[in-house]
Amino acid sequence: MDHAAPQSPAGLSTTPSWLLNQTASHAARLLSEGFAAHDLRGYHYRLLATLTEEGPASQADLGRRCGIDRSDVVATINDLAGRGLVVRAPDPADRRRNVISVTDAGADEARRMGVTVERVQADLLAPLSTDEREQLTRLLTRLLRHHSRH
Amino acid sequence: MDHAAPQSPAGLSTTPSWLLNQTASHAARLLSEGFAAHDLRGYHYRLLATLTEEGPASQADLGRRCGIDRSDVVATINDLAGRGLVVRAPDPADRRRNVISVTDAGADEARRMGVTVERVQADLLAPLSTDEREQLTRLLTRLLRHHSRH
DNA sequence: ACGCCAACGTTGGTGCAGCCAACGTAACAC
DNA sequence: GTGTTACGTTGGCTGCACCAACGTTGGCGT
Repeated sequence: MDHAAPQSPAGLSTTPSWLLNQTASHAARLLSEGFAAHDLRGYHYRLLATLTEEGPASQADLGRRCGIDRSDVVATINDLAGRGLVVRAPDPADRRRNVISVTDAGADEARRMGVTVERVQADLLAPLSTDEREQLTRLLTRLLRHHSRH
Repeated sequence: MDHAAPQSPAGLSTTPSWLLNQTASHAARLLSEGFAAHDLRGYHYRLLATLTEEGPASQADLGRRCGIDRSDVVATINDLAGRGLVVRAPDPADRRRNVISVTDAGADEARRMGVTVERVQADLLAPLSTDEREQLTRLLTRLLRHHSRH
């Protein structure tokens, strides 16, 4: 018995930033639900995925690569380390740094979360053809790259 | 493929939900900065814009149309009313409802914020041609419409 | 060798957005 | 009349993004 909720007023619904915000919000919700099954959140996945892809790194490096603030990296790594998914070790070559490495359990979890993410992507992009998905990816990538050089 | 870009790991940077999240985040930041000049936030704009576009409405209706929770509508309308941008009046036809209307000052502010939003859109979409902007809008709209019927 | 500055990890705090539970009141269905 | 739904409101919680400050450490210029 849902009201035929006429979502989003005409003026807003044609605004790209509105569309971006809404779709991203939707994607984030789907991802969040998927991550909940792993009892983890977005930050955890970003760090874990980056570590498994690119190998051990310092916290500052991780933050830079994932777009996560250094202070938030600390808390998230604390959490991941507490679950035994990563290991924090001092860098012998630079005593300011910690070297973060994934454990075997962490690699497993990353793989499992990767599956979840794949499923969410498929769900999210269901109404789009392969060509259209590439179009979307290309357009968003160009926007990001343009704005990433502050 | 593995063109190791300094930003965002390869596996993530090809993930549509990641791209959506990052671009939306960027757009939100730009909008937030723009709104700051008006000493207002996103919720204020959504409600104000919806009201000026579609006329007076109840709070619950506004919330449904803007995708804002009822409780958040309360606080935002409180704020807007406190600034004299909207008026909250009891609905004589249904005493559960409040009818929210924009004042002249509110309409002015909405117009000014609209200009700000336009500027942000232009900034955001700068690297895209007119055709590409339409493509993006079309793709996002289809995604949203597909997922809006829950 | 020294001093200065930059980078690192860490603590603590801010703000916005989204969401949910609960309450009292009012409208509506039966 | 009774029960159910909708409304406005209060209060709270989570996630994401961001900032300021501090002590420690490394690197650099002189």
